[in-house]
Amino acid sequence: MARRSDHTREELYRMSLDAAREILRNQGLPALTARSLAARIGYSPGTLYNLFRNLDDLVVQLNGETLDALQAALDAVPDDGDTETRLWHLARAYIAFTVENRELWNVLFEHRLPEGEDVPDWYRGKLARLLARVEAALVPVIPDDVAARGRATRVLWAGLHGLCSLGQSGKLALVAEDGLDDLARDLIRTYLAGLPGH
Amino acid sequence: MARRSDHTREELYRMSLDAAREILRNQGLPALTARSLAARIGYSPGTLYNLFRNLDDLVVQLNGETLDALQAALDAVPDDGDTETRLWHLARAYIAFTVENRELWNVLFEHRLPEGEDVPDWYRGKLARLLARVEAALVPVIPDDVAARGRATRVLWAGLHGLCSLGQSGKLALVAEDGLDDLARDLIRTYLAGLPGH
DNA sequence: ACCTGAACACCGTTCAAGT
DNA sequence: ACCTGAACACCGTTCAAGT
Repeated sequence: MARRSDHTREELYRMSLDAAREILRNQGLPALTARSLAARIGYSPGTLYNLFRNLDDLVVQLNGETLDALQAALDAVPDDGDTETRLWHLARAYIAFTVENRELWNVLFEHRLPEGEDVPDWYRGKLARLLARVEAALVPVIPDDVAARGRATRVLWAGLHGLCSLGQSGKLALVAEDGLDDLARDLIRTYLAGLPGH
Repeated sequence: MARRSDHTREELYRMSLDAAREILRNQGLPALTARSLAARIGYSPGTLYNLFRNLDDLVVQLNGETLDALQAALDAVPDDGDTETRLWHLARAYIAFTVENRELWNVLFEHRLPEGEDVPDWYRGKLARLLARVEAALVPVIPDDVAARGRATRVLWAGLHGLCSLGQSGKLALVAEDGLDDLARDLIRTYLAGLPGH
């Protein structure tokens, strides 16, 4: 058998990531196998290893695109109102993203690389850019102390992450369904109120 | 072949969970297979299915014991000092637990049951008991409003979880190694300072 | 009643063979 | 140069056969 060149390398790459996303959305992570993915794009499993180092690499690439989509969702949030309002809008957009893209978001944070491997640099860059979006909203309330602003950014980001993570997996003993929104609002409001400049 | 009755059912159950814990500690989740586990306890894979419904069930049972160990770690924290000190000691114990039992803690929160299945009731009970430990420390600062105290408990718990989760997987762009402690302290201090009763 | 081990239907990954 | 599909070394789980 042989080269078919029905598609360019770039097209195959796109088809693979798009197919992977669809499988994740509809059937979850366990259904994402080399064979199911290959079948979906109409090629053999071996072809995937021409495009990606292995399945882990494919998931890392997919996570990169998920981070881009999350960034876009946060960038679509209007930058008006006071700090609490701006942070709240960001949080609401984040929560909405995790609900609408549940599987993708889970894979984003649950996927761990094999022992030795490290998160690639471009991946870290995307994370930093997301954090920067939150940090920007904190400038008015923490204008000078860069270290303190960095801490506040990470605390709020990790707090929101923890709420969504535990909330979605049913490990937070939430009372209502929209309890997540209430808790995120509580976190933002109370934390901001506790900052040194009151 | 046949019954050996070298061990009682209860002994086999214990041996299985202990062996699973050792495999997790030393080789991580991917190494925890029915065959490796069976070999470690000196029985055949089929025997595991006499003790557990399947591997998922085994992990859930193991997670139950991990929750117990976490509870014990938190219960060992002295209950003195003001609220901030008490919460800080709890947080430090929690962080220490996640560092010393990294794999076990990861499995605790990363393991997801298949689509239809739900977290068992006894599991929810253990989670509630952990939350209660945190909530108790908050009584002095939120003595009356039970709903608000419940929110504060969950926000702090989820915040700490998020910090440890992102911190350990290198997805928080931490500056130093002990940055986690600083962030946890920041969360507790600032959040408490922002509570209505100042 | 318990335990075995072969069997089934899968995996991820590699690579000789083909065009 | 690219793609295939068989092959290898694994999985989780079941179950007839044995004591």
